[in-house]
Amino acid sequence: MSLDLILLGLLRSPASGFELKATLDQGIGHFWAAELSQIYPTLKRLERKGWLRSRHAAAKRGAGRRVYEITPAGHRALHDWLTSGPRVGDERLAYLAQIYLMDELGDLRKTLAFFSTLREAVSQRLRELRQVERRWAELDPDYPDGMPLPDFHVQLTLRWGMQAQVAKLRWCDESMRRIRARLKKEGRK
Amino acid sequence: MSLDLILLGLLRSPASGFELKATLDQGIGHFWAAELSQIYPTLKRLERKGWLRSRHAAAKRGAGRRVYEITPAGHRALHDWLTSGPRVGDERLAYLAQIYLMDELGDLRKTLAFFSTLREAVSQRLRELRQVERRWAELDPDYPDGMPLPDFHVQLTLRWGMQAQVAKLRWCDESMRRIRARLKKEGRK
DNA sequence: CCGTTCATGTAATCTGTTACATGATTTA
DNA sequence: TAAATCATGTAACAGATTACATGAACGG
Repeated sequence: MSLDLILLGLLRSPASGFELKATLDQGIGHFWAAELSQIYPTLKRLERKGWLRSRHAAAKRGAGRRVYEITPAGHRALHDWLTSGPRVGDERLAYLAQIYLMDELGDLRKTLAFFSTLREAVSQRLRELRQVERRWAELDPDYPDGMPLPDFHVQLTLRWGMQAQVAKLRWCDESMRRIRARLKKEGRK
Repeated sequence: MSLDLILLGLLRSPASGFELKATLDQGIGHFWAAELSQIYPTLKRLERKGWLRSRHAAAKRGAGRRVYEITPAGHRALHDWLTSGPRVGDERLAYLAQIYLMDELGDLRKTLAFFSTLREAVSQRLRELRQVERRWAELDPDYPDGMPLPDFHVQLTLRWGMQAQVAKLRWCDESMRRIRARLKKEGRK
């Protein structure tokens, strides 16, 4: 369901499935990814539903493209979704499940190694997000509070991206410190 | 795939599908939920695969239960998963997608209302987690650093739960402050 | 006897991934 | 002429939700 609405939302101006995939990958893809093989059938379904309408167009290269645009009914559906309140409570985080079950290994050094890898991945992601912000700040002298409205909403999610990584880093560090303390105590016994 | 391994991990002692669902809901369900209608077929598949074995047992009430226990092959699979490093990068957060696209509404007061609802949900969740921690601390005088190993791993994920909610609250507050500032500026124009 | 709890499942549907198939155009 | 880019799709499978169906036993 969400992908339907996301595609609708990305169609501020007409675009093809291929272009939508690129747009998705750039920003929104960090919290809702989708493959082309899912996007194409979804667009067709949305057209049958009357939320989109399509026409053929010439491609920059290669064969023709199918360009979609949103219909009034599509606008209404998108509007309803956006005003229906936040969809919370269905986060799936496999790595937390792994930690939850990790006493199975009975070896805190393995837990420590796990956190160390996790920390590196989080840290990498934070660097990427900071670079996005830097590029943005260079292009717009009014960054962050004089930005135009559309960018402002996107920037709110970028801020969350960064703050979430910082919080994860802190948690990793705290956890690793506590694991090391336990290992030391075990060693003394 | 993850649910397979999670069920395996929860089977530290033999249990039925119904019991596994209850265990899941208690702790791990916050980051990986599953319905009974998914659990039952999954258990059957895992038995065919040789990772589990089952036997009939009497139920406390009602008809008989099917009780599962993990096999050596199952243990190896679980072990491999836990030592294969963190599975990161596939978080799906619909509410972030909603915010990302919310300039569609062209009305910051609606964005503000959205954040306000989100903040309330996050705050509620934080209260729940703090209560879990309080109960835990009351039961175990050695909480949090003298806890037995199995509980320690679970507690690491509880800590993340709380810290994540705190970070979200901060982000909500920062966002709401910035939205209000923009609204004031708009009003002056 | 009625509601709740314990207990197991199937069927239909939806959502998402991986692998495969195709082909034109541009650039090196 | 080979690789990269633009472009669209299908098929098979895996993962997950919702709805439906069944039934015993216990507490009030």
